[in-house]
Amino acid sequence: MLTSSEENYIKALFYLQQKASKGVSTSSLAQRLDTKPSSATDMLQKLSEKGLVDYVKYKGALLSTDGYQLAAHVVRKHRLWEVFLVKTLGFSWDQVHDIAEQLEHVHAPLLVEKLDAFLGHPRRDPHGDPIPDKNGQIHQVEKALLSTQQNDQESILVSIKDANDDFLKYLNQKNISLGAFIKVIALEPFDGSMTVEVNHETHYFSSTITNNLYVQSL
Amino acid sequence: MLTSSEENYIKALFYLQQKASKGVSTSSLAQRLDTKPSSATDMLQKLSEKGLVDYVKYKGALLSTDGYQLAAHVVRKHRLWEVFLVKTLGFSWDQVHDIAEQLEHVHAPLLVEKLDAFLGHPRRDPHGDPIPDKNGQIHQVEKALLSTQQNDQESILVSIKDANDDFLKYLNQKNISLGAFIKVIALEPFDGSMTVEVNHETHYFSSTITNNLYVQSL
DNA sequence: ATATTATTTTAGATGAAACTAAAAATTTAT
DNA sequence: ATAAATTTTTAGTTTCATCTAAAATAATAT
Ligand SMILES: [Mn+2]
Ligand SMILES: [Mn+2]
Ligand SMILES: [Mn+2]
Ligand SMILES: [Mn+2]
Repeated sequence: MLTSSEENYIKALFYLQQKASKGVSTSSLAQRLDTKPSSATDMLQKLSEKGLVDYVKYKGALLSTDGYQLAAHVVRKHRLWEVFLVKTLGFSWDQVHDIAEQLEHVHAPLLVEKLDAFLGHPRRDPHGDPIPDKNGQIHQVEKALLSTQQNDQESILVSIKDANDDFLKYLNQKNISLGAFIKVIALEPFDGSMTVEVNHETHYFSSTITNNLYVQSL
Repeated sequence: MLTSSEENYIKALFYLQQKASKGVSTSSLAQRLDTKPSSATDMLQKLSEKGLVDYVKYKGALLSTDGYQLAAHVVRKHRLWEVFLVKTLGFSWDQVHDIAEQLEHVHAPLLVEKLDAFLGHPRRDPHGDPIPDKNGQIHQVEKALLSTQQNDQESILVSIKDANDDFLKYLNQKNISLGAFIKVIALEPFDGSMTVEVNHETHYFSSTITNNLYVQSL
């Protein structure tokens, strides 16, 4: 069985290696986990010993098949617990990440399956991220950043790229949640900012915002 | 904030000091936590430093007011999670202890209160043990061991003294659960064994059994 | 191509939580 | 009241996860 720390590392690798097709660097791993590169090196060596990570000194690391499987399972737990916290206990989507960060480390296979069944086998978490199935399979959905949408394009908000609490609170304040109807009214090529209509209310979004919202075109 | 290990120790002290009115010995503490007396000594010194335990070398330990408060809160979490596992997720009462043993260490004050509300503020866990309230208060209920009951006495099963999984499975097998109607049919003074009627079925209980069942007389 | 800069790894240290073996204190038995 | 047995504490290790500082390697700039 993995320690919480090991699980946090493979989960971080899981996220980081999605974008970067090459090996994940020690520094990016350390940064994501809010620790030091030397600590990340130590852990990569250990995970490599255990066969969970393919790691070449100075070249970065990638999850092995086993490691990927385990990471997907931790992500599954994390996202199922987030659904539970929001749907069952009534937390708002900006309150659940840190709690799920702890709950994901509870080891009890039957618990995960019972929770999944109780929640009705949800396919996405409260931030629109897909929940890996029992076998670690992830069903990605077609989606695009709002920033890539053209004038007059209509779409539905399906997920948040970086669901940090501050951004989620910003959306709360503007009454914007997943499933919102979004229409691009005007595009400012100068700085990439946008005027949009969300559920028939007008908003002005900087490119930071539009680069953090995934939508599905209608 | 306490570590999981510290929480497990104060919880063990919480149980052990209920019966033993004098200081809890290092060896009993170690035995309960399946560890060595030397490890218990180390931890008692640390908890004493932190003001959670009143500890005198060679004389045993008792929780301080602060320590008792914290311990009661861990017990509260443990028992609330047990209720959740049984009532909400459909686990049986012999499957939940080890999982709750992990869940009790999740630190999120709001989570506990939301869980408590979702469950309808239960007062007892699946084994009949009282759930401490927000302030650590425990509402004990009048109860007696089945072994103390007289012939023809009628009672209701209210809790299990030592709710170990094997004993719970034994009760499952005999279809006995909390709330069962129990009537003493015959008492064998020789070895303390008993013939009883539980929900109108006859059973033969050794004194080990009757000393592990708490009932409320009718 | 070499020098400068940045990244990564190693070496050595710390604190938490456990252990074993030995010493000290307490309890029990003669 | 001593001696023997038991319990408890201390001393010294181990493993894990982190850190800082220094050395090694890789990337970048001149
Ligand atoms: Mn985590
Ligand atoms: Mn999420
Ligand atoms: Mn525990
Ligand atoms: Mn219980």
